[in-house]
Amino acid sequence: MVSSKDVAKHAGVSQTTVSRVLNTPNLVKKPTVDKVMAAIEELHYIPNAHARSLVQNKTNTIALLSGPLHNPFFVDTTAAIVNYANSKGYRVHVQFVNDEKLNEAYTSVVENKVDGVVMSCILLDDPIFEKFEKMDIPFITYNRKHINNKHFVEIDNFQAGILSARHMLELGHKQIAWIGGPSTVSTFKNRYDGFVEGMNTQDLASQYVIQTNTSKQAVKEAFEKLMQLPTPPTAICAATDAIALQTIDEATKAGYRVPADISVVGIDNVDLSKHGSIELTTVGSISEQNLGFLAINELIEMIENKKNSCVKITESVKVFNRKTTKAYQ
Amino acid sequence: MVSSKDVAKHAGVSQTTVSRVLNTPNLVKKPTVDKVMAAIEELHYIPNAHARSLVQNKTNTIALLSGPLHNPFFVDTTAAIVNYANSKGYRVHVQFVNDEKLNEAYTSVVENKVDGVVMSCILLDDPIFEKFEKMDIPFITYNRKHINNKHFVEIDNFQAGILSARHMLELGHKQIAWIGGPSTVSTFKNRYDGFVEGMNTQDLASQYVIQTNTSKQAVKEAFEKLMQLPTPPTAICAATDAIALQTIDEATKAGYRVPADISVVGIDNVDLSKHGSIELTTVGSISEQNLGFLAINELIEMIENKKNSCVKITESVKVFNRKTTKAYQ
DNA sequence: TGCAAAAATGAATACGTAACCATTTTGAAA
DNA sequence: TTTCAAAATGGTTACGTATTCATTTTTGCA
Repeated sequence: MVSSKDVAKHAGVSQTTVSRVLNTPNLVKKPTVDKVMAAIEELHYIPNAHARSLVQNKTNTIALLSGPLHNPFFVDTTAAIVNYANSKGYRVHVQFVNDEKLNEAYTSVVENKVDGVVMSCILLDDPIFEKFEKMDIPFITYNRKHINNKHFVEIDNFQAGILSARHMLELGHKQIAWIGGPSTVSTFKNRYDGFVEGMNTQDLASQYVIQTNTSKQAVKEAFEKLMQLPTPPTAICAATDAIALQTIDEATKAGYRVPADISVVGIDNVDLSKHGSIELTTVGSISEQNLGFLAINELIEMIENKKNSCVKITESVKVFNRKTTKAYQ
Repeated sequence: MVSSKDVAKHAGVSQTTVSRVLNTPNLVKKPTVDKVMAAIEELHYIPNAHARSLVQNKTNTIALLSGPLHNPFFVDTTAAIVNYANSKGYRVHVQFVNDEKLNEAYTSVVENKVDGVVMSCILLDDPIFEKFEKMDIPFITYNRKHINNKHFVEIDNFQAGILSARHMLELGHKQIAWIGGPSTVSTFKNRYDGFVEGMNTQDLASQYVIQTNTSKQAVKEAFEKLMQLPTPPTAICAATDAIALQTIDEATKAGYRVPADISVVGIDNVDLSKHGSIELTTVGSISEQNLGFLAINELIEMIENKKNSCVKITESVKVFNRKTTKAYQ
């Protein structure tokens, strides 16, 4: 492999000068720059990023610890994060992490001395949070947050839960179900709390509330359980668009029509929800930019300006009224 | 930052021994191992991957140059590639590349001395191919290929085009349109050639054939152009599921019903096509595993076993008959 | 023309690890 | 015990770059 020493020899200068040509060319005489650049071209020299990282203690690399891509929310955010980071000159280590594997992800992050971490997959009181905090590397969470988080970007999950419930109530539904996820996750906890707040007490029944692990299988079972009830729900509030879409998939395949037989509303307003074949009614951020984009923006700001102040962004939400809910009759 | 020298000092051994404890512990006496491990624990030492890469000339990193995630095909393949690579101990640099930015991607790959490259975004006769080839790093393409490719994984695109055309013919359609992409891309070229092969000459009319750049806007315009024809098509064969889904989205929003008013078939059989609200009829691989998975498997094989023989995998295809096509009447 | 200041260049070193080679310690056979 | 091979450990170096400090060359001005 061709190194800066090879270039130096070829151009008849020192390795130091080669380095200067690439980093501080204004300190080098024009003819020397030309000589060196010619050698670089000729030898197809490209600097070794690892050697540079070693001496500069800066890698131009960001770690993205995302949720799984079968959740369309993470499709949107991953695309936004990777593209923005790349446009700013950062490479992105992507991992699709489940809660158990967070420790491996942590090791990988430290080993590779990334300049920053943007992550979603963390529990409200995950003990690993402290390790990330102590790393002394800028990091930010999006969507989910930890109780002690100083840097996060989220939507107003509590309000989203309220709007979800109210939407169904306003449509005249009485049997309104909730399919959510574990309350160890900030998103699910706050959205559910909002849902409870938004419901009328007489309409809120425990048999209509199901906490799943958000897997395809679990959502399927949740839906079946609900529909086997003596008086099955006429409306389902899903904690996320991913759950809503799973639910609609199951419902459709079980012969129900959405929204004729059952109304479904999600939360997140993922891109896919706008598709003409889906037209998912959902609650989502008022802002055009997705949470991943906001998070990577803040993270790069933190990295480059070394600012250490808290970043706590909570986006306002509204209902996007599309075609998976209708009035109860 | 805590280095192996710090650990060595703390444990009262040499740095060499610390390195051995981590890499070849069987060469170290048990009590010494324990002493060193204790020091590692105590200091929270994690080796610096860049320093290791520098001396070993191996980074345990793979570069993924994928197409954009708004194409569901790349959602499936990205998930498969990242997850499998991680499970094998490789980190993955992800980039969503368009054809113009391939040069930047190349530089990034060389700078970072990745162990291998898995990519989709290449043109049939892209001159950059030679540079990748000369890199002397294992690399493999999936989906698309270059004319000189020695390592690729694809579906039988020609046969897919044939099956797509035949499917519509068998349903009795006469006005059958093609919405594809630029023929500078192997996938589009071969699928279109297959489509032509599968059609009856009297049913193949040039006004029904449109090459787009596969952008949302371009597909929209293509669909509108087709439907403004004196005798608009009753069936559309889309070169990819992404185009098919875009087409259906446009059609739905323009007031057409699919398949009642117009039949649409895709190619790729992406996961999303199975969704109950979509049920896209499509042509796809007989095998369960997606192309990304096959590619990353082969790539890691190439990296670890240094095998250099050609890998040219072309998966057989079949029609997945779902609900976006129906008989012409 | 001479001289100081500025500009340009080079030599040596550090970053943190693995690997190579040298040295010491151990243990088993004679 | 003595001997010697095997096991265990340590000292030194290389990887490729940026940086620090030293040296040489050039420039501007008296």
